[in-house]
Amino acid sequence: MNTLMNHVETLKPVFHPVRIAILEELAKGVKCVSELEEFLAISQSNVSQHLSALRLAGIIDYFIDGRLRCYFLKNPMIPDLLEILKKEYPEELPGPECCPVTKKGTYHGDRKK
Amino acid sequence: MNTLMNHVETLKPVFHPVRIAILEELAKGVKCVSELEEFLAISQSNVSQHLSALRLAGIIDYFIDGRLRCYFLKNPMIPDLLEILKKEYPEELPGPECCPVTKKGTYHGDRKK
DNA sequence: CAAGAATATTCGAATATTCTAAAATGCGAA
DNA sequence: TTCGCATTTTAGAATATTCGAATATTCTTG
Repeated sequence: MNTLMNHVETLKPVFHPVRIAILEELAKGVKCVSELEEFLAISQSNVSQHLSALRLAGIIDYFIDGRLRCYFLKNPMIPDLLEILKKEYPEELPGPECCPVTKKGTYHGDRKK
Repeated sequence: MNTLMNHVETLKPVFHPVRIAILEELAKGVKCVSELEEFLAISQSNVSQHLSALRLAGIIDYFIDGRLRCYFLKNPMIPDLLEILKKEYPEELPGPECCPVTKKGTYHGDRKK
């Protein structure tokens, strides 16, 4: 049940610009390889390699339709992840209470002085 | 304002077990390096290297308190990301309408037959 | 100032990732 | 069958990441 670190392993290969672009497309619906190739501006073999990596991680899957390979999203974290990536965030989180940022004091931990 | 790919670049270095563990700790509050070192079971220099990488990416920052470096979360995506990583998800997203999974038909795209 | 604590930096080896080019596979049509 | 399309696989070079070991830095206290 160490689900957190499993999720980390799973998502690690998705943090690549091309792979994110692929996932964004697939979030809109099923796409076959040559459609993705058109959309992305990279070689077909490279597209295939990225798809393969994503599939190995269980992020996507495909079904075969004639000579087409139709890829679709499989991992349920992906839509949530894409949402975060597209969201607007403030520059920074508010600083901690006890720090120069807020001028409110010094560290409260238990290290030696 | 292609904020999406910037976010991808930013988050790329966080997908490492040790770094996630660090971020989980920092999500609870400010921590200094030796506290993190205790918690994680790795060398001080390695902790420091991970902290440095996270800081370079703008994920965390620190303030100095005597000889302690007190690290804290800075990037506002992190809490949302940790939430996803800790969430329970169903095994798979529902398959697409037009595929063997749902037995509902074949690909609707416009590739050659 | 010297010593020690807390932390950072540098270097190098091991490993992993990514891309290009080339060759291989599988399917459908003629 | 044979051909051509859609896609994958393989191989290898270029690059990036990660980690341990050694060393350096910075601050505090005596």
